[in-house]
Amino acid sequence: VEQQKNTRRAAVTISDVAASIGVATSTVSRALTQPDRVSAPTRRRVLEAAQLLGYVANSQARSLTTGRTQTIALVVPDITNPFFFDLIRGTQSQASARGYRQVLIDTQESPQLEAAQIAEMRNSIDGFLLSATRLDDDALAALAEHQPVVLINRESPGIPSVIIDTPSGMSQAIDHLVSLGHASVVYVGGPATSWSSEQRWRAVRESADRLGITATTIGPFSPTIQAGAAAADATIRTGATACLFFNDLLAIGAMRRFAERGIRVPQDMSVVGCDDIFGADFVNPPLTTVTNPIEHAGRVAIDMLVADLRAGDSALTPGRTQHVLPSHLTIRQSTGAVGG
Amino acid sequence: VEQQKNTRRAAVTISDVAASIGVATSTVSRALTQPDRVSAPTRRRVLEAAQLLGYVANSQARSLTTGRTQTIALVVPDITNPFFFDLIRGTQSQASARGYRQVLIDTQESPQLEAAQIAEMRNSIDGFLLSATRLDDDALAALAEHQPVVLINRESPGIPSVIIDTPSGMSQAIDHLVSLGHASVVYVGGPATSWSSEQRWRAVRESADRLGITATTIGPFSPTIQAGAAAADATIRTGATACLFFNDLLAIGAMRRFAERGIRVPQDMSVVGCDDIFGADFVNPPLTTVTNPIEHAGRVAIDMLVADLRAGDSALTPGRTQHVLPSHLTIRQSTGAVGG
DNA sequence: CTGAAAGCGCTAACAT
DNA sequence: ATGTTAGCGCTTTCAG
Repeated sequence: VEQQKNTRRAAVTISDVAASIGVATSTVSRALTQPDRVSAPTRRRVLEAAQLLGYVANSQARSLTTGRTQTIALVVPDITNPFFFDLIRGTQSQASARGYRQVLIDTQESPQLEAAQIAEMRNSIDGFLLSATRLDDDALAALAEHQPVVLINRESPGIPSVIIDTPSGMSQAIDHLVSLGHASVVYVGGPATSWSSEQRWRAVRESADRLGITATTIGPFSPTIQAGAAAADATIRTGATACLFFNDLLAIGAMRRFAERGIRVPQDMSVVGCDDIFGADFVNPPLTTVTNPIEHAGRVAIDMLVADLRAGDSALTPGRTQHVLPSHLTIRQSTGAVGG
Repeated sequence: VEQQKNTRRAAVTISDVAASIGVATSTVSRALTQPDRVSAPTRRRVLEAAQLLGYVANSQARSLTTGRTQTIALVVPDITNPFFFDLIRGTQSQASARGYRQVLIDTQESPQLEAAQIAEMRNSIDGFLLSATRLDDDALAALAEHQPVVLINRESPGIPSVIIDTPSGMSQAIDHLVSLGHASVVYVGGPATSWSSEQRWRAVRESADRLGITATTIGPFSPTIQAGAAAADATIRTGATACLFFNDLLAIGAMRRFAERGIRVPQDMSVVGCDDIFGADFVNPPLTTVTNPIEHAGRVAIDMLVADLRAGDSALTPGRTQHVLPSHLTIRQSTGAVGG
């Protein structure tokens, strides 16, 4: 009767360990979390007993007293997008290296859902990583007031962020296209609410102006392969000889559509992607794209957030910092001289 | 002095809500979690007050009393592998639909790390989803004794699992190759400890035997694009006219190597992948592959686990079930008639 | 139907 | 250096 059918057996607690060696629970707690606050022999005995009994700390109980959960939330607009997998990879490994768990929140591109989910999780999460957030500055400011937040690829006053300098990669792309003789390019924009898409278009426009070529923009488009077909058709209509896409997914989808319509890449149309996601190098033709250090951005963001969390502990002002990561153009075979 | 510098303001608790309308905390608790155990008017007042004060339940505190965390762990051997992206996508969305959070555990292909991480998290997790686990049957049995577990693509006595019937897809692939005139094929194996790789090779061998063609196997290889080059070279040495790979990553890496060595796909060599991951359709040439419903497997696995968890609540015996999901061959351009 | 009170496992003052 | 004690926020008997 003491062992229930279907239930995990009762976990061993700190008081089991304490009882087994005749010390107070607080001593066990200290031996485990602040080793230099107990004597060496005691520490050894506690550790041995804990090991022997198979003690594992109950993190809920710990959180309840400390107020910290050792959990970070990564908030992404669309878990379907391979871009975010590189990010998840980076944050996951760095979080785990820093002793934090990571939970994933998929907001499905909805600002409302994003706000609601964040609110709902706010007291089980030490801090939030917001990637390509669809929240506006006011909402972000309100959130950051109560929660440690780090933004990824989004700038907002007073909130720490890690930004990939994609505009610089975009400039390189324009230089590249101009050197190939292109005089009219089109930027195919991403989601209307995307801060990044704005930035990229601005970089394209400014570089084009500087070099004296024509740049226009079309969109918004959903940042997916599926949307690439419509984007391709719209691109063709502009008469441009080269196109730069908000991201690789759009570019890949567009290239497929170009092929269907008999438009040769790069002979008839040069195509530049953005991000350099998995697959960009083996699509046909291999995609010239702006390589973004996404995984690295994830690692840096975790480190910034962790630094903030620690600063919070010691009541220091968290650095309102911004990290900018370089981006560069990777030239493959989807771009070529104008007129082939 | 009442507002600390850098700290999120104290969250509103159940007793704030209770005090605000002059009821006991237990009443608030009931109104929130067992609505039919309070009178309608009380329920309404509680809900209104909670709404007004912005009350959000503290899930740690709740877990401490209930013993449930509403969190599921998805354990994968290598978060880098796009196969697991699809899985993560499926489990994430289904878990969230079922009211569970999901945390990701990356075991980096190490059985030791896998066991250690699972042990460490066991009392903050309601149940585990183990995908392509590297644990042996004994370890799995020991784990499943204390924790609800569902296996993905792995069979082990007495443990519920969701299996993709890849062998059937493999048979289809052999049929396909034989119909194209191939008489000698090679199966390029995955990791040595992979249960799936065993199954796939067996299916290849049996189908080949049945149809009277020669099948050999080489490996093990790491299931990555990088390992594909060595796999390609080893494949060439076998003299086979067609090769089937443990997964798409190996196949994609191998195709690249074939191209480098001037071996034309499919004229000189037919290539079959497995999984149909992101990119399989736009690699050059588009990859003939065994399409596995990975995302769907993730959803099913979550549902099985959740069913188990609920059964645990009511002390029912959890069904020791196994779900088998169909797999099929998707023919693209990487396979062709022997001799081109 | 509602309130009072105990306690989940742990940490953090406060004593000693 | 260690023990005692008081909670963290919530659910859950147990009374009424």
